[in-house]
Amino acid sequence: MPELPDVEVMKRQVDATALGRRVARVHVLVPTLLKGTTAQALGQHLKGRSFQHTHRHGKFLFLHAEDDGWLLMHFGMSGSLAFGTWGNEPPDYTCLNVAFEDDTNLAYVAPRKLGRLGWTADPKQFAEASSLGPDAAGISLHALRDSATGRKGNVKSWLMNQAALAGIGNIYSDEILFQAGIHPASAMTKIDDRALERIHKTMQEVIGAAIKAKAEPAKMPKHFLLPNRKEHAACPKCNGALHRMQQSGRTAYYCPACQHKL
DNA sequence: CTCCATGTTTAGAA
DNA sequence: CTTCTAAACATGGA
Repeated sequence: MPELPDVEVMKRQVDATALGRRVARVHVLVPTLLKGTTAQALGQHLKGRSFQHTHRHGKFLFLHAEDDGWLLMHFGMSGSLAFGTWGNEPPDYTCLNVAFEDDTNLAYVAPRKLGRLGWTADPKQFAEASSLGPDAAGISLHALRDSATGRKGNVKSWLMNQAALAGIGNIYSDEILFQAGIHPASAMTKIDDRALERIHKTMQEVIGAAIKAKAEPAKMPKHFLLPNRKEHAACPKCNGALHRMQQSGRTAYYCPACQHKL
């Protein structure tokens, strides 16, 4: 789930639910997810404060505690957020539960505990220290060109490299390249300006449509690869057979008829 | 039981 | 220094 569109949907979920409520208790159920902080420190920062606003950079979500710093979350492979009223029984696989004074809760849920929770004084500073590239949503063509310049290797690994471009992972790099008609194994040295413009345009379209669909595959546009991303499925554009290949340690899906190697 | 999975980090090789 | 690969991390689901 959690690539840029998924995290953006969760950000909006937080904006619509958890903001402005005073924190009563903080319960860390899986301390191994804490990086650079402790359950005690987190509790001290949050208790008695409320979240004022949120910020997203790539796959990271930041929640600003009033007159203090930011709670940061990374969702790994399986993380998500839940908001609700559940007393002392948070949802299954809850790793962090923030209970508000009005008995509502915000829970960070992750069945496969590969995510990360932390604290930072400033998201910008954190992004820099973590070598995060520019956020993929709304990036200018100029900035995207800067990101691509001098890159070696194939186009898919460039898109997934968080230091080059923050927010795109395996699923959405496949989707962007599918919509752009570019084969995932194309060498970066072959990506000319026309191809880059096409990637830029489709990247914004894909991100926008995915967010609009609440990042739910079933609600994605008909011509999206994402819901058909499995072996022996038919290409949603030409109805031919989709192929899969191992690339950069991940499984890439693509249509050999619609996507051309540059 | 085996294999696979949306992510990142790390070690070692090229 | 850059890039690539495999493995590790944790654990559910097919």
